[in-house]
Amino acid sequence: MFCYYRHTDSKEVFKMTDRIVFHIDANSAYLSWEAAYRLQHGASVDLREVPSIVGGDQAKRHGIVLAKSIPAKKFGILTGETVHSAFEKCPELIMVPPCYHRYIIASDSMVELIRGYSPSVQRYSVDEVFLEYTDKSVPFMTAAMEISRRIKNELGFTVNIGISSNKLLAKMASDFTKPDRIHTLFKEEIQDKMWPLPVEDLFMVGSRTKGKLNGRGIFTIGQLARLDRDYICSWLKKPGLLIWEYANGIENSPVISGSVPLKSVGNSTTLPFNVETKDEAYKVLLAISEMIGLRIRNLNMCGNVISVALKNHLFYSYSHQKKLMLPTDSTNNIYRTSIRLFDEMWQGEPLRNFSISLSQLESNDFFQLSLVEKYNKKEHLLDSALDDIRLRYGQKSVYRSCFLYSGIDPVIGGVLEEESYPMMSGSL
DNA sequence: TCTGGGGTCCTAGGACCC
DNA sequence: TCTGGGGTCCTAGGACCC
Repeated sequence: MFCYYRHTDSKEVFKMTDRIVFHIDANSAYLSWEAAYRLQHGASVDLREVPSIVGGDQAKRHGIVLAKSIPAKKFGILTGETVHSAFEKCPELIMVPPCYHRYIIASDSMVELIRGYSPSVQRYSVDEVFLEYTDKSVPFMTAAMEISRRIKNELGFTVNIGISSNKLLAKMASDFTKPDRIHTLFKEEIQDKMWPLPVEDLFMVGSRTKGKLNGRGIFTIGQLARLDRDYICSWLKKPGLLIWEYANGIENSPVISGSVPLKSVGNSTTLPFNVETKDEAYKVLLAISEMIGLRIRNLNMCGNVISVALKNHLFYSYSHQKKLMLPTDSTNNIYRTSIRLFDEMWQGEPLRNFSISLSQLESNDFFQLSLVEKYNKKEHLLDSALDDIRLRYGQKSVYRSCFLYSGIDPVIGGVLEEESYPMMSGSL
């Protein structure tokens, strides 16, 4: 037993030989938040009670399902499938477009409430939070029930809470039956609660790894757990060792309450049509460069490596990257490098997706003082002036004339607010 | 009426240096 | 003529997560 209650006289005491970690996961977050918001603003239907999805984009029935209600799930609708296919399964489906700004607000409120229960709280993603439970005066289950109840009453949506002695097991536990449930998954429960699950339910086993494992007769987490350690290491290398340890409940990363440094900034777009000319492709790359430039300057950072990735009309993807001589935060520099990389790899086939990313980031404090002043003062002044206008009056308040009548947005991509919270990584 | 957009981390091969 | 080995950087691609 790693954790138990003992009744002595009238007092309930619990003794721990291990950590207590909570994983708190908002149930179908985007959809719940959308539903809660709409109810608070006078809507008569609760989206959670009818077949509904969050997804698509401006073009009506284009894009994918980002979140689904439980009634929608009953029609066999899956997260990530095309909106088109979802409507085939359920023609009366209600679809609402995503509103990320709203979700950040909901997410912030959830994190704020949870912070009241521990000094050590990690926002793992927009809808997931880890909490290291250290309060010896209140049993963890009492605290979990209170958090769950308060989020429901005060914020208007439900969560699943997983409880264990490490982050991995807590996360696996929160994924058991939903919604509005609290589950434990302590070490001694692994065999009963986790090992019978299909191997793809394990964190970090995606479709490719599932295929490889199934190909060798491994279908459950338990089967993976019982493999020989050296065998899985030599077969699937480091990721293999990782999932083998996860299958055995081995994981000991800390709950990180601070922010972790951003490693890269990127934007991408999938167009609803094929891009067939270099001229059009350049415009898309410029529009993306504008957004990355704006974001990186807004962060007071600059980056050393620019990479461009393309997907052709068959959705086959490939990429090229370039390490720069000097770090940059200039829109023009990002754009010029991007089109050079584009020219290197484009064979003339129709394209559907464009993505640019800036990585090997560093603070631009030193850079700004020492280099940019001499190097590209004019460009820098222009960028700053445009940033001010766009941040104040909106992204499309000012744009380059080449976009007029082009059918291409002058600035592509999102994520301007709230760059500050850490992104999750595969190793938890 | 086909396919989002934001990230992180790992690997393998080649170049280059000592 | 024989043909070392380690370390680091750069690049392309792949896998995974929400």
